[in-house]
Amino acid sequence: MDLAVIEKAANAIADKHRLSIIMEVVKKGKLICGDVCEFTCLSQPTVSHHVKILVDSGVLNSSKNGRIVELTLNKEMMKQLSMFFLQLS
Amino acid sequence: MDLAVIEKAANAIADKHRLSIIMEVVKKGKLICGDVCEFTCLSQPTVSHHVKILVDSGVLNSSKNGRIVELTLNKEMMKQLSMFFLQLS
DNA sequence: TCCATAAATTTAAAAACTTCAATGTATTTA
DNA sequence: TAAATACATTGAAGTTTTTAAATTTATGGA
Repeated sequence: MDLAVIEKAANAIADKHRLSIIMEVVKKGKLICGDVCEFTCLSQPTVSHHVKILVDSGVLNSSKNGRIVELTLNKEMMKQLSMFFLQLS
Repeated sequence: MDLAVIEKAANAIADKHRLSIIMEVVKKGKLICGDVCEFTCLSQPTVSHHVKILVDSGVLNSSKNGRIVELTLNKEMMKQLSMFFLQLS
């Protein structure tokens, strides 16, 4: 397991707003960026910034449909994280 | 599962030096702060700072033997993290 | 008691992060 | 084609984090 991957994912998760975005994606299955602006009460550029960190780290997947970006959870990354911490426990 | 606990643990893990401290604790079973100064090449105050974050977050346990602080992994926290990510995967 | 050792705290500087207004880009629709 | 929509990027301000020198605290040994 690559520690740089763990570090980057942990960093993405280690923020109140980003963690709430993750949990909302889990709850709804998928989100668009506009949804995130609404339920976080953050500005659109700020949301764009946080979403970028989540996607770059591999925690969230994004796919563009026209001008809409759809966010989903990267379950493969969740599996990797789960296994990493399982090995340490 | 309390998200604030996850956020704090993720924050503790989301640093190159702190992650390497964790992995060294895993490897050796236990460490004292002085060991950490050596293998990280960080100053004693900096190590003290990082260790504090790791212990406060619940990622590491610490116990004081005289003037020596012994650090061990909090396996219960590792289990909690593993379960959290397992539920998301 | 006095000195050495282990770690914590204080303080300050530099780097990184968070945030949003303004602006830019791409795409859809009227 | 022009306007509207969804998101990205830039730039700047404020905040937090990282780091280490200097100092302090606590403990062990001579």
